[in-house]
Amino acid sequence: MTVTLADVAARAQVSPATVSRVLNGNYPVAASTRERVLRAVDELDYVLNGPASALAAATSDLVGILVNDIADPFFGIMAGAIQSEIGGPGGRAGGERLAVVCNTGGSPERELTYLTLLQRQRAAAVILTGGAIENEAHVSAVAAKLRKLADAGTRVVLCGRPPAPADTDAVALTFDNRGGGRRLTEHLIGLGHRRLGYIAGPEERTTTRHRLEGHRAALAAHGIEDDPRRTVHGRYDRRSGYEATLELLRREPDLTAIVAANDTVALGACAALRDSGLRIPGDVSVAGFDDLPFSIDAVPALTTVRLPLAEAGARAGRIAMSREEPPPGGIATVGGELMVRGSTGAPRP
Amino acid sequence: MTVTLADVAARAQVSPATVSRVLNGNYPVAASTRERVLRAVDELDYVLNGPASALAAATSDLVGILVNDIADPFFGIMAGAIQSEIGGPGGRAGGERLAVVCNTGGSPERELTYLTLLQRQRAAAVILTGGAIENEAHVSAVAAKLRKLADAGTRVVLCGRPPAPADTDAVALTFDNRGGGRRLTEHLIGLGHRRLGYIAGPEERTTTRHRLEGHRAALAAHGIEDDPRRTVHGRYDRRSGYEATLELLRREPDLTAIVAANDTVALGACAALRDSGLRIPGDVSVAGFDDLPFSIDAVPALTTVRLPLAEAGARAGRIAMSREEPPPGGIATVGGELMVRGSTGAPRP
DNA sequence: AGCACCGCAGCAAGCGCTTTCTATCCGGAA
DNA sequence: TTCCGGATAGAAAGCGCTTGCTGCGGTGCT
Repeated sequence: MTVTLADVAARAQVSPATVSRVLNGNYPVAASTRERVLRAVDELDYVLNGPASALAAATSDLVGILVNDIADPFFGIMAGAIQSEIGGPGGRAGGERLAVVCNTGGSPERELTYLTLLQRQRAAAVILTGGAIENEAHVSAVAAKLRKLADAGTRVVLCGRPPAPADTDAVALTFDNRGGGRRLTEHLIGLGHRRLGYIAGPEERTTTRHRLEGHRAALAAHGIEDDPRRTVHGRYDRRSGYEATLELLRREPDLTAIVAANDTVALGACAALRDSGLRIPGDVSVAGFDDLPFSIDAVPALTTVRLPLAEAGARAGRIAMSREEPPPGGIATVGGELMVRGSTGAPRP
Repeated sequence: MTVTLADVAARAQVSPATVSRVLNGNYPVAASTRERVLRAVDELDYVLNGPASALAAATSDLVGILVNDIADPFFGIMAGAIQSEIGGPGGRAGGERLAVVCNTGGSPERELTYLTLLQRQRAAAVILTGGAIENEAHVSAVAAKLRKLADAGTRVVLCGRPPAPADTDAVALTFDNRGGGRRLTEHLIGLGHRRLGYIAGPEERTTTRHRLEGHRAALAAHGIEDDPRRTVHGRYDRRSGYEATLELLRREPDLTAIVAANDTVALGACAALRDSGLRIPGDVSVAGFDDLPFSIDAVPALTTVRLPLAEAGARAGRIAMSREEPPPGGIATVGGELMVRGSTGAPRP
């Protein structure tokens, strides 16, 4: 029914071994033979059996990419960049790699499940993107998995994630969330703000914690008391930003600035502010994080911290494919750039 | 080195066959035996070898999802919904399916390449999302591939795509782009607009053509001449919307409304209008398409056509997993809902 | 008491490919 | 002319798993 290597071999009048070698191009085959084989492949419309090949060669050409939310451009941009780098040449049979994008939805269980599934597929590489969950049991479970993957020859790269334990052999490209958060808040303080609300992401996530720490560091550095009532936790989505803003306003109506965990949350905050009859930045300044494409289209355009998502993703992809040297020590920090735009201004006097 | 089925069998004192059956749960195994095997699996930390299993069983648990642009929430939302449906129960070994999200970038070649790669992996199902490319050679090449996939037992579902030739056996969930486009433009006409600009997507794509046809049908139905100078083609991104708007304004400064190919393009159009000193909708009304999450946060909020992306994706996923009956005839049309918001209003008199 | 059967476990034959090792053919060196 | 080595091609042994078929006790029936 389906065409196999043997069929091609028969038609080209060579042995299956030769066909395999032509297809993998890693063994000398006479040009004339090669051509004959290629013609047979073409005529028969032969497609290699991936699983069989993976089994025999003990490697596959799948690359796993774990993301927290595939509908979020933050991850989409990274995933796209990674994928564009892993497809290229540099491997077996045409060098085609298949990216497996796994949507964990932020759930620790699913993260682990996907890691197992990838291990089961004998993935060539695995790239974990976005913040990690901070839960001792889970962190060590993930570390154990990563170690196992590495043992099985799977290259592991973290993109936008804090480093894993060194013995996992995982390369980490970390975003400087702390530094970005700090610069952002300092920008606001420089503008004269003293009463700033902060809408944080979900607790137990490194990204959330680091950005918040940066914010607090800025406050502390300028002698501003950090009233815990000015911080609200929520999800990384618009709705959450909307509700958190209302809550913040209820608690402290005379806030002059709101810093959001990310751009999406900031957008929700803007909506809540507008619905409350407040002007941006006239009454309240708003700042986001990430600089997703839509942020510049907000009205007013969002002041935020630009993270080089695509660049980081591309680099992670290259490292995963061994087409670029890992950074020394296996860890590199990727900085963010403060983008000052219309949504922040001096507070009303 | 790595643990195999045989190791588990040895430890549980049963034959490999029994272990396999316990793991696949499709053959009667005595409870006590099952338990013993499961314990061994656990103690040995055994992970099934996917490729080997796929080879022997002639099926894999990979599901391919083709998208045009993974960084675009339009696709991200569908992909996420699909993935949440295919992970569930209903299959072998824990029912875990691995979603392979492939980013074609809108390139015909890559689309074909990915289809081949998926065929090579013997994917359990393949779901193609978004509009198709309208190029005779490519369409028939894709149809041929789909046919081959179907022959190999891969279920094929199109989500948000026009139906493929009937002999491909592909189930299609099509968006009513034409109807949505028509209603959107009729809304504008109803408001009193007579000079409407249209920013279309890339040529040779079904989505582009259908939306444009709907627009034109509305114009025709109301006796409005369709001046070709009022239509500009571009990509489905913000930048393109920005530039196209400037071009439209140059050609015809007194347009009173601009209909964009999608929300992202509409956002770019809004930015261009603002930069040109025009008010929305005071001077020019703007409408989008899709109703992506950020559209409601635009200022003013975008009038658009809401496409039930998540619902359609979920349904496609279920159909692909045979957990839902395909629609009669294998084709279903999914309608869009007109969302009238602040970006459209009556034209200045 | 004898027989058919059922429930459960094992045997063994692959699934389609890769790869080591071996065989062959050839040109040129001796 | 004989012999040796390089360049190619083939034979065959798996890779780790699934599954059709066989085998073996024990239950229920007559």
